[in-house]
Amino acid sequence: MSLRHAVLGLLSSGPASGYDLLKIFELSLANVWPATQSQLYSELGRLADAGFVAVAAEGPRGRKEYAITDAGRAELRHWMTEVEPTPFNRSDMLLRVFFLGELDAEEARAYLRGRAEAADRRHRGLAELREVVAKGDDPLSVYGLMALEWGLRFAAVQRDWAAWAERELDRIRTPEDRREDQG
Amino acid sequence: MSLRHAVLGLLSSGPASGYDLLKIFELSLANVWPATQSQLYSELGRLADAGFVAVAAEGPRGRKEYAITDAGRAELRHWMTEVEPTPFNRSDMLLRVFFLGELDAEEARAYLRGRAEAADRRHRGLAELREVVAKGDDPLSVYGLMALEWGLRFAAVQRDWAAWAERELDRIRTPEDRREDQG
DNA sequence: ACGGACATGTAATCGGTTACATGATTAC
DNA sequence: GTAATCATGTAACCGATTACATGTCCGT
Repeated sequence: MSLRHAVLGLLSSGPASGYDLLKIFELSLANVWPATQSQLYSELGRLADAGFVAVAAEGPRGRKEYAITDAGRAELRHWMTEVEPTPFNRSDMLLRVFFLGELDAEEARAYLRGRAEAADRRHRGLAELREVVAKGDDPLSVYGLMALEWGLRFAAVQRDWAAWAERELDRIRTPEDRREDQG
Repeated sequence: MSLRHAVLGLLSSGPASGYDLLKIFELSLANVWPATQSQLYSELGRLADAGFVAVAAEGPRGRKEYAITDAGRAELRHWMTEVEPTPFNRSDMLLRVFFLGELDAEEARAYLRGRAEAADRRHRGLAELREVVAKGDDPLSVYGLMALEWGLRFAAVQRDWAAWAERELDRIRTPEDRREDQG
């Protein structure tokens, strides 16, 4: 139930409409907590019902500008300081690794190589993104850079692990070993 | 929709009942793709409807032993070799980082320190687990060790990143910087 | 005889995704 | 005038979680 807190977090630095929030999600939280338009509007409705946000102003085209309330701020703080982050996530990338034995040696190798390449692409993409973002000095950019650094380190580890695993595959699945297994 | 493939993957090395699968999920896939009992049984029903698995034998207490079919094997291979793994996951740990500016310097520091400690605990837990698992030579253990290695590297990166971020916090939020910000 | 493990199933709820649906304002 | 952007909302569906519900076999 963190979309709620993502919205509260964004509203904590100033009022915004659902439409505004959607843009912010797309450009700064996309890699960390993606949200769709329909999700945002319904969440804003629920947050208003719960008293965590309130409509502060109305504009043209039915625009509703939401502002965080004291209760909302309290909820945000509570979530940030008292609630333990979820320790890990499902990974269909790793799930496939468990079943690598079902593939031919070459297919398995191709899978791991693909992971290394994807991680490398991601690493380069984030490095590029950092150059673009580095100029901003608003809080979201400053802390966004911390998150970005995490992404860079994570991508590097993924890349290096996949390369290691590919070598490991050779160790496990050489014809010699296979013969021993059967013998 | 990967629970389906997790089940197919487990059944690819031999028939099993829902109950059996549940045990395997708990002890070997728990960190990668957790599944609940109710989810497993309904997924087995759907897989049977789709022709990817079939009841191979019935035992005491209504036990139904499922076996993977050729269509199931084909689906598993397709998923492993053709379907691109999802590139990244939501992280409420990183989401909080974006809003660190809403906390006092000390609370923010405590958050990052907590992350470093949690990662360190996890690293030690996995290292211990590796000692236990290292003995098995069944495919699930062999490839499970690859996944475990990933977990170890991931935990190490998380720990080091959190320590880095804590120092970074000092850089950003020293009283000197604050004064400059306002000036 | 009885408790623990074995064994399967259903229902309610929740958060997220996709698609549908509508309309107002602004810049050219 | 008209296209792009601004702006909100609803409905159907899907996968995951939690709780409820039931019954059997085996070892002691």
